[in-house]
Amino acid sequence: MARTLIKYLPEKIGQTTSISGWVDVRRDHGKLIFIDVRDETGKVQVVITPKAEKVYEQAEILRSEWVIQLEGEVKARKENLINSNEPNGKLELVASSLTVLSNAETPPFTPTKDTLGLNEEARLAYRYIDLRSARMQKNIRIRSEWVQRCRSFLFSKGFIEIETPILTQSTPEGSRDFLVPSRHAPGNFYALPQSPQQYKQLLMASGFEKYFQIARCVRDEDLRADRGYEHSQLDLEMSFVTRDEVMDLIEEMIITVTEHFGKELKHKPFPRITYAEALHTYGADKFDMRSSDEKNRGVLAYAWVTDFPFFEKNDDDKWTFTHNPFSMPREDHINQHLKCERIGEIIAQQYDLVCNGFEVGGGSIRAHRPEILRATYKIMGYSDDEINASIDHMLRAFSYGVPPHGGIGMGIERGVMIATGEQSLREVQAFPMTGKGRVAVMNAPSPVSEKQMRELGLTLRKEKK
RNA sequence: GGAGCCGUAGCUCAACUGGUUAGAGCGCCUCCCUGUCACGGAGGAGGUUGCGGGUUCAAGUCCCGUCGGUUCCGCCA
Repeated sequence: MARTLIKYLPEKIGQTTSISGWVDVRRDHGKLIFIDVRDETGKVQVVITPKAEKVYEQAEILRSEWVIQLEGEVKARKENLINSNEPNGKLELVASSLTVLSNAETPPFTPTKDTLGLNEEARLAYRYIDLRSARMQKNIRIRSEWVQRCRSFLFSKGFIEIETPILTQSTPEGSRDFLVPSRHAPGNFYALPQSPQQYKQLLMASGFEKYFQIARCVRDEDLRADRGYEHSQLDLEMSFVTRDEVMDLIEEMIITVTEHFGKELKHKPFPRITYAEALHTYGADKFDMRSSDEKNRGVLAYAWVTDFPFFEKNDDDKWTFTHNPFSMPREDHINQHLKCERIGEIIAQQYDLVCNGFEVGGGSIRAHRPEILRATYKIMGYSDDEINASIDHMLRAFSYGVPPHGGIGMGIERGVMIATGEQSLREVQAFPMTGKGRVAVMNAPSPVSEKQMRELGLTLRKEKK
């Protein structure tokens, strides 16, 4: 018999059908047993009486979280038996047949209740149970639809989706790399991408004028509630654009997507303020503009921050970039940039998108003229040889004809976390890590065999006695 | 790298200034129950208080170390 999704049972009243799902709750009244069955679309009450002798015997041993299949008639409930708190409260399935597809140990916690207050070690270790809970189901589904709507929007604007490599080159600047040893070149390493930055710029040189991808980005820096080793980034780049054109497009996308989800936006259009104004007004380059009432209502307050200083001094008193070495200086600062003069005053064509106190995106117009990019590295103290070793491939690519271009990367988890009102990234990730980078549902990181180490040209560290 | 908080039953928590046999609710097990929907009733099982050491007549409680979780600073183009 064909399976009916529980959500669609109201259409089947008076008919015999089949449902499959988990035992959510069992209420055993002796001669009368109620089973609430849950599938990914909803819940329904199943009634089992001794009239269906075999089913009744089977139902007596059912426990929470067993996976079962049932056949029976979908009946409208009598007026006095209606449960108005449940979407399917006006009907029930009177079982005529029951198949146990999988029995279940007593779960360490019940996904029938919200799991938010529970011990995170248990939630992460038994993530597959945690994810059964209504809130986690909702968050993961919102994330999926969020991404899908961004995709649809970008396709409608003529973008093409292109995947870039996961095994790529380590870059000395920026954050710490995750490294992957090479078997064919022992002692050499790939790096996992911190972002698709360089590849997407090469795509601009390749004639793909509007690119995007949902890119996995990896950084080996300490974790926080709003930051993990891995995150997904909605990454895009466009040729022949100005800063405002990129910002306008992203703003339209955010408004389209968030309003679909019924979210209230504090400002439309988004305020655009300079870095200097942000520091003066809020004391920070990311800030929360909402009143306490708006916070309670879950309002989203987006704003753009622009005109960041290109460089700042690091601990060694050397100049380093504040956001992105591939950015273009403001037009009126290009001359001093090329001459490496008044470096602290140079403003980058950089824009950050902030929302409710979080940075949710950042991008820039890029330096597509090789001499500007070269000057950036010169300012940071690179010798000609060091520049070539680091970014020769970019300079070379830009020497064969590249359009002016710019783009942005937007953190997907962070955006969904804010939109769902969650306090932690982990609430919108299916399989998050612990704060020290352990994979809770699997044993990672873990040792590898001596054979694997040998193949990679790596030496096992000797155990200390 | 640094700081705070936390770790007691499967889960959530309690145990006053160190003092009987470490308790409760939920869950779990057994029995009873034909209209519940967090069903109800009766009974029961379940603990090396994260781990190691120390102080003390006596440690869940105090001290030291360690492991784990979490939050923040550093860090995160």
